[in-house]
Amino acid sequence: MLDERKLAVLRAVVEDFVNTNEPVGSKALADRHRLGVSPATIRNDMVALEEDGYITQPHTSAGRVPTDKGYRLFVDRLSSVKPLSSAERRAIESFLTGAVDLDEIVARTVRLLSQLTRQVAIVQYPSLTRSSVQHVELIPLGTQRVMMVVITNTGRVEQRVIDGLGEINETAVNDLRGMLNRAISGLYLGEVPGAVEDLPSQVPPEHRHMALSVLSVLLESLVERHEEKIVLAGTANLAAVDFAASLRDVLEALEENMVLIRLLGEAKDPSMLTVRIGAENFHEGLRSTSVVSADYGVGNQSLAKIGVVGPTRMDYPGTMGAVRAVARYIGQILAGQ
Amino acid sequence: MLDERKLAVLRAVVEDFVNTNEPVGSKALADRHRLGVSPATIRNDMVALEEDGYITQPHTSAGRVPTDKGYRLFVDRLSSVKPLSSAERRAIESFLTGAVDLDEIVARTVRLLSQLTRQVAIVQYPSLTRSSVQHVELIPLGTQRVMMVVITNTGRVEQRVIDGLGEINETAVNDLRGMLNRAISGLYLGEVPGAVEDLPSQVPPEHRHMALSVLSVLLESLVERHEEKIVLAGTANLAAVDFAASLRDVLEALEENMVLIRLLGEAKDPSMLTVRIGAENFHEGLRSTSVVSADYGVGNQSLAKIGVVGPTRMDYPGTMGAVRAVARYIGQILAGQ
DNA sequence: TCCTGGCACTCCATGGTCCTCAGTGCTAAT
DNA sequence: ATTAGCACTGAGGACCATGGAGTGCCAGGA
Repeated sequence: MLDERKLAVLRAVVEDFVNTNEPVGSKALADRHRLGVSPATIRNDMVALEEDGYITQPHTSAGRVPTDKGYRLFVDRLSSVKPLSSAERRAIESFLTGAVDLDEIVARTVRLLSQLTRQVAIVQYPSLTRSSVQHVELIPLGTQRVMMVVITNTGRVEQRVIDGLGEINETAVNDLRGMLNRAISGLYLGEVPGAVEDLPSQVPPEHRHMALSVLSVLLESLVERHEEKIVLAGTANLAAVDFAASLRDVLEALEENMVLIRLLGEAKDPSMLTVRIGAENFHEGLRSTSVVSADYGVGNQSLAKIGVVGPTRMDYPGTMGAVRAVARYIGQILAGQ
Repeated sequence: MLDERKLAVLRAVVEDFVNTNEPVGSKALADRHRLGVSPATIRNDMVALEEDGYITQPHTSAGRVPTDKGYRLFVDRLSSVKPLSSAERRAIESFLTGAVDLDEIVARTVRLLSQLTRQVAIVQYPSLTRSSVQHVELIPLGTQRVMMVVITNTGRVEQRVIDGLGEINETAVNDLRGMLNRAISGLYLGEVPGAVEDLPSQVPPEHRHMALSVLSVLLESLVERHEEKIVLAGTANLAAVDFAASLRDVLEALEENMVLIRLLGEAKDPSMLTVRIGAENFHEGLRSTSVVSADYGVGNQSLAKIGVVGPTRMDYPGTMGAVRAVARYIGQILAGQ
């Protein structure tokens, strides 16, 4: 049904349309690409491609435009990830070296990715649930409150002030800190609830109230409410695009953290590039955008995701190359820390 | 030169233009506002206002549009800050209560402000330089590294990993922590450098290297590199506006943290509402936007600023009311913490 | 059987013309 | 000083003609 030449035509249509943003006709194709056949033949192929739903006409007597299905086929079978130029690779290195802490790594990464792709970049902080506890610190603040600081092996630091403990006994705090660290340091956050279950019973009754308060905040902040921090950059790049849906809808969607999390979260294949095209995205406002995302992590442990949001009419090979490269570099940097 | 009636005409022009986004003519003015004179008289006044540069015509035979100078006069003399409706006030309360930490307060505030004004909201974290040290914590991480956590009275927490200390001696860390807290807790960050000057000499020589490393990181992260954290929300509201400058330029400017900081920083009058209109903004891309900003703080100590960015054609009284109200509420919440 | 040149057809985009209408400036009268 | 009246202006919308890119189809050729 879809012989080699038809696929070549589809590829040419996608490439030309991405370049020019104008419906592409049979003549233009025959001129620009060495397909070795006449426009008439191309027209016949186009009819077949249109019948199968890979391309469409905005109106009679106009050229063809790829559909979501067409882009999908292009991404799956007709293109390969484009490796970065050496200039781009140097840009990555100079951009990411010299970051002093996780916040800065993430901030720089997201800017880098948006500049490389000229689109909107999204970077997720290393997931809490896939991190392990490195240290728990309890810091008395005055005589009534305690600040809890949890440091993970991925560099994330979560802090929370705990209130309503009554008068604080410093040695009790020290004891609790010691017990907590012995119980949970080194564990994955998902294992924490089980590990602290019988901790209260080991605390002398007069301090059990404090221990319970601290534990409940710990569990709440780390496990139940495992908020995923997300940063994005490059929204200005959207202004250049003219969306089928209104720009406002896209911007609104991008401001919803939950939407972004799901957007990245729906990757099918762990540790691989994922591309979601147009209506494949669950969100109304993102029907005319595509999302390219990838896992990053240390070794083969995936920590979180990064991604790029742009118009369905995007340079998939280039974008995929940039996302993959940045994901690898960020993994290296985290490993080196 | 500018008698009462001319001012009334200017006010009416501004109000109508803000509402309709269309040049306003003498007849429409006479109809909608009870100026008590005929369109012809209004026309004469308009000529005078135009000669003085308060309004302008997009082209002959069109209505008038306020200039930056016109908006300026309107803000300074012809309008008053509009108090919030009770519904809005309730919205603020329900929005801001229940925030557990500073991050959440700031995140909620910026969303709230953007929703109230339907524009882009900017919120600055409480400035480090105007905060005081509540506690410094040193946490050994493994045997080679120490994490330093600085907690300020405004709820900001800065953390940094310190490397290259060689083998760590736990009691030495404890001693240093004690000395540090005795030396600087309670001080404003600006006073920290002076207060730690002669600290190294009090440390036993074998641990002096560690002390120096810790101090240098402390000074660098808090004082020299006093980065101002800024958050913004509501960029989607820009999509509804048609800017003279391109939307892209505006979005780009808003992604530059340094620009935002200057934008808020240029307030003339502390603890008051500041309005910068159009070309009064230093930044090219923001020539067709206005910025309404205000200080917030606890008591009469100003901690940082919040603001709103929108088209010069904005509802100044309403926006100013919202900014002022939110600034006050955030001050109360911080005071209550 | 597949490809190609030729041809009639279809619409969009472009640009010109005309007309309407909101709004102006000016003048003369109150 | 204010107003009614009036001629004038220019943007924007409706209308129409035209050019051209692109199509579908068919008949002839490899």
